[in-house]
Amino acid sequence: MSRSNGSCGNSNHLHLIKSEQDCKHCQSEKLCLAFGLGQEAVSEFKGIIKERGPYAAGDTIYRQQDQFRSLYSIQSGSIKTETVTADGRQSVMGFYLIGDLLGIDAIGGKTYPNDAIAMETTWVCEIPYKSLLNLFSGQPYLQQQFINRLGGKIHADEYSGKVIRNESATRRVMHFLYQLYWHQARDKGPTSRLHLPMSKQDLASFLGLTPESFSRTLTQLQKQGHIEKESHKVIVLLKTPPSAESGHIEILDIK
Amino acid sequence: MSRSNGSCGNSNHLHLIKSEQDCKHCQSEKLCLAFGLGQEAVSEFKGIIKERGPYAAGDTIYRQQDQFRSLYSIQSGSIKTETVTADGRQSVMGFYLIGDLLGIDAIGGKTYPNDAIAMETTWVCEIPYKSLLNLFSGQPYLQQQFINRLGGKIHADEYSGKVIRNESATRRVMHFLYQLYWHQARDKGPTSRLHLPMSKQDLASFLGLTPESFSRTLTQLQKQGHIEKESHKVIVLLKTPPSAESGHIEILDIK
DNA sequence: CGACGGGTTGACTGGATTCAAGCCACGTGG
DNA sequence: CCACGTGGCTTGAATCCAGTCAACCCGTCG
Repeated sequence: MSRSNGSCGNSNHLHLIKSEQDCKHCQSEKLCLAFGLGQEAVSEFKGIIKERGPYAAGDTIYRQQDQFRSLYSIQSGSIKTETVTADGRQSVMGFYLIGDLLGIDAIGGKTYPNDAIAMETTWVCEIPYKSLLNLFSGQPYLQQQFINRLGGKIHADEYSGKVIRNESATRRVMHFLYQLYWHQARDKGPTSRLHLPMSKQDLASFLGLTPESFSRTLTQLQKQGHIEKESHKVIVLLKTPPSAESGHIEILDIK
Repeated sequence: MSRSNGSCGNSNHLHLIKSEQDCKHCQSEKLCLAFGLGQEAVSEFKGIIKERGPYAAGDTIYRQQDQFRSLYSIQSGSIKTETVTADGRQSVMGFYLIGDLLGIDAIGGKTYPNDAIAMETTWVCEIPYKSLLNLFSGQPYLQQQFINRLGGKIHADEYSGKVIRNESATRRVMHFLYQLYWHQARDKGPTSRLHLPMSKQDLASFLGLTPESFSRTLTQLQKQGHIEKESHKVIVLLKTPPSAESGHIEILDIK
């Protein structure tokens, strides 16, 4: 299947860059699990993590059925997870952007439930899961931050399930774009120019659409004046996005 | 809105049955968070929980926007969570059966993201969240069990999202029935007679279908010889369900 | 150059929705 | 007791949105 193996794409992914972690590729300090910890706690945390990269587009971070040992925090770049459907097609399960925590769907199991594949040049921060658990006894705040992440993910997944179940293709797409807008605004400030790191067919798959339907939907949204397809990977929002209170986005003006 | 207020359905739900918890309504010891803990740890755990019930069908356990303070483990009965869609309809977010942990989608937030409503006579075990967190420092095993639950839920949500996105109505329905089969087999042993605690319209909503489509799908499955509608609330599986390795169910013979 | 894959567009099909009517079990009140 | 109303569920006919199949465009790469 597909190409792989950039600088870091081998399956046992043991390519360690530096022994002392300076998080130099990290563009997401504020989104780090360790953010807000005391000096001592942070260095303890840094003691267990390993910076890994660069992964090139198409490289795998882990594969389905690999032993679950680590979580991965995304320092820069972006990653998709995907798995195979009953009829043998690939289905994109999720996109992970800067600051997101990858691999938490493996918690409680022995192996990862899907493949994780870089969508562009990507640096991650590997967090060995057992070591992380060991830190919790001495660091209740870190523990709580972590559990909050899990809760947030559960909430987000349920919510996106709701969107998929109830909304039309157009609204699903706009919903995704708005989410991307707010995510992007969080670390780079608000811009109406949205950079799409993923291919359109991956995005279609994630939204439960065929590539054809997705393409049509985009052109339709453009005709209606909601977006503009600036380039292959860039979409411009032409109207101010609705605010995202508690992650929920209300779309009113689109059918 | 709908009726409410059975014996325990008032919004502040402070109806405490006993001060010393004997878990006497619990049909799910093996599924309890505290299962496998030592004697001392269990009694510490029992010290923070409160048994609540009985809730009658239609009673609310908590409402959207209520302050998040507790999780609820289901001792007996069943609960649905639901919320309102963009166009003002109710959408069922999830079903919670014996042993399931309710309210975890509120973790990390201030309020519950949806309403929780009993679907039949139901007893729950209220677990004050902060107290639970406090136990973790002294009980790493309990902590781990809890975190494993969260991970399992994330995994399950992602997986059911995959089913909703990729599968036809028929397969979605069969998928749900098989899941119910395995869930039921877990505590009551395997039976092909499935008891549906929820109304068909709730089930339809949960599966992303209209009540009409859902009804048609059932009759279609019956004609094809996969199921039999025994009664209002009971469906019989006519073929041996596929096994559920790691929660994933492979449906092969249905279009 | 030609092959290839990602993406777009068109014509057609089909599965699920919509709108409408009817059925059935249940509770209520005369 | 029955008449009646109600809500959950089912069935039918028409509609529509997204899927399917096919052709085509275009940039990339061998």
